[in-house]
Amino acid sequence: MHSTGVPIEPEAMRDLSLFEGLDAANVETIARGGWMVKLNRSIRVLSRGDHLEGMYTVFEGRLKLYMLSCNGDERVLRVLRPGDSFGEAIMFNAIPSPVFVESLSSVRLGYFPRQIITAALSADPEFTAAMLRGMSVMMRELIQDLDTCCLQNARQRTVNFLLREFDAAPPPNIEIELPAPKAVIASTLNISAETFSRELHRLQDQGFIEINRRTIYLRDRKGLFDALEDRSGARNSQYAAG
Amino acid sequence: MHSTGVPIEPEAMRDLSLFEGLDAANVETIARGGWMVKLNRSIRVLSRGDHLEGMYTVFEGRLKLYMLSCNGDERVLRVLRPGDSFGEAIMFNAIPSPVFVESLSSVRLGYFPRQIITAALSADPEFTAAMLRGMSVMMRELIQDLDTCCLQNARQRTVNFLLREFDAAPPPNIEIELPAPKAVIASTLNISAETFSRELHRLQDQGFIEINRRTIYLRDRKGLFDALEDRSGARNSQYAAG
DNA sequence: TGCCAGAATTGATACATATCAATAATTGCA
DNA sequence: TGCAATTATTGATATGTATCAATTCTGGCA
Repeated sequence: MHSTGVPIEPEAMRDLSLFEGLDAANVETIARGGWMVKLNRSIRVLSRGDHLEGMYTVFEGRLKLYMLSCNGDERVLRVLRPGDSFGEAIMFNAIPSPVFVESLSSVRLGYFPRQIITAALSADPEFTAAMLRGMSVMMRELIQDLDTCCLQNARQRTVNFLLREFDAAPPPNIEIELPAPKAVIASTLNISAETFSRELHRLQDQGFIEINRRTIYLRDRKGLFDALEDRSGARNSQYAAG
Repeated sequence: MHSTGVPIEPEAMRDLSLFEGLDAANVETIARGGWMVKLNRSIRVLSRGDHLEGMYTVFEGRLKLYMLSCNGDERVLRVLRPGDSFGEAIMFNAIPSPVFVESLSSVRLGYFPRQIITAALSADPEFTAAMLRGMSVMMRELIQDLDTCCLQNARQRTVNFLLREFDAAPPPNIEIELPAPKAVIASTLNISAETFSRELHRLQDQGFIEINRRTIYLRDRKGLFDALEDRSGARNSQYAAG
């Protein structure tokens, strides 16, 4: 796949949660077994149907992980940032990739062949635990996505997205910078760019937020939160649990 | 949680892919560390917000794994059958459950405390591999669900579901028995029971399948397959990859 | 400084599918 | 055997959101 590439400095791996808690010797073994890949913007790293004999971690830059329908319609599942990894599921299960991955900026990735990973797993229960934890997090996020996608209307998705971003912002948590163009964000939320724009401006008209290009200010946290209560998205209630 | 319960016979674990390939001694250790739980129909095993100090495998019966919106609307993610397991992600990641699980029939479940699992993971790389493979499969299925949910219309979802079920059926792969009431299946596909019924009957009218209560016969595989080509579900095309 | 391409907004319209409602079929149980 | 409760079907209608189309805004660059 990437037959060439510069070696990885073990120090660079410190920040990755996957390798946290491992002793230095193990980290070094893994680092020596993998290599660094540098790519420009708009390069496709992984396509649907690809097989992968290893996994990637993101050291620097952003990528989008997305699906395409047979009509060519795109749905961005996730914007990958430094510390994230991808390809584990394909590697462990030896199945063709169900998703595409493409760089949104220039990126530096670590690539680790399967043998290196499986060797490290047998050598270090800590690593196994970290790997399982990492995959658990991804599963939880996927379920969250499914929840967003199936049980919430456009307004709730928008509000939820904003609340999460504000929570993740540096204190005092009242200003965020959108991590990508609005159309990419909209795709992540599985709504059209137009609908996203309309919802955003409706929230602004109600005085909950203020929009300035790609920056958004929180003006009324409670108001924004209460906007989730919009009851207009009821579905599938015929099979209420019981 | 389940303070009482009968022990598990190691032989019962043979059929579970999770324990396949393990040597007898390991299987026995795991079996002795867990116990069998028997439940009647309509019992909730797991609720959103629950913490779990172990994981479950299904020996017998069916359960539904589902989410609830704030309005009480239900979305079934998956019908769990013998050989499936659940709770790993919650256990490994020590997070509250994002989903509910409830029995659809009387069931027999195996419950394995976290310590037993982690001990087995350090003891046996085979087991680690099986566990990671299992979680990879789940991730792939979740992505598949997201794909179905976001990029396909009601007709395509119905056809995809049928094709998958026919593929999984015993040869000659022309007869399936729906694993749950139609409304539960519909929820899994994220369409209303009414729409599911309509699509099914439309496929019957076109001569591709034949419906007899909960049994469905395949009459024209090619016709059914071609029904996927329905171009009427285009969305979000403004951000085509490139 | 001004032009141009990409990004964002805004309004009008279309459409897939949910919802409501009524009925029919089936199953289980007394 | 028949009644009650589920489960499934079918038609009429409502609605959320996509799509189309036309501007407007913005930042980069010559």
